[in-house]
Amino acid sequence: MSDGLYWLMKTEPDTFSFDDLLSRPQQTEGWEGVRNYMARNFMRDQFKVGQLVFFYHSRIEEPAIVGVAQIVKEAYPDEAALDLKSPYFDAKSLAKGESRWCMVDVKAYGQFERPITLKELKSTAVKDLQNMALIKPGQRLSIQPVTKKEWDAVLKISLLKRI
DNA sequence: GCCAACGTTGGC
DNA sequence: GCCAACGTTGGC
Repeated sequence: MSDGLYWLMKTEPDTFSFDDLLSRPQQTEGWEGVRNYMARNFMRDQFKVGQLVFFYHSRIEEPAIVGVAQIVKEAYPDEAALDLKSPYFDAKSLAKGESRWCMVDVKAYGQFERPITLKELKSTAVKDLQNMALIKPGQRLSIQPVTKKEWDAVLKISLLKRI
């Protein structure tokens, strides 16, 4: 399906927003808390340094792609799973003595001149975006592959300003 | 805040 | 290893 070059990652901006990423040292942050096997497997098996990722805000009034991040560190164990105080604590990982989840580091790469809303992506769906996972009902996967065609189509909607 | 979709859990 | 119950996601 995917050419494995581009991705989309969802986040709730209340938890971690693109602005949060911009405020981090080196504008880089570890993407912890992924607790879904399919999403984990994408990260573990297919994420490579240098790949670009759409940064998508969900669970807000206007869900939207707001920017682009770049993978700067490939998958490593997400130790938050072993931390009782973490919201991402996972009893099964603790029982096993090692985290069954992994994370990657991402760095801010670019911000769109304006957010590209889900509504807009759906309305442009007549063309290259009609098969994009994001716009399909019931699609909840927090990490999704994006094809080059889809990537290029999204980049035409709003100007990506390099950071 | 509702609720449909769908992933995970656990009894059998 | 089936599948009902349960929990979470995320658009609306």
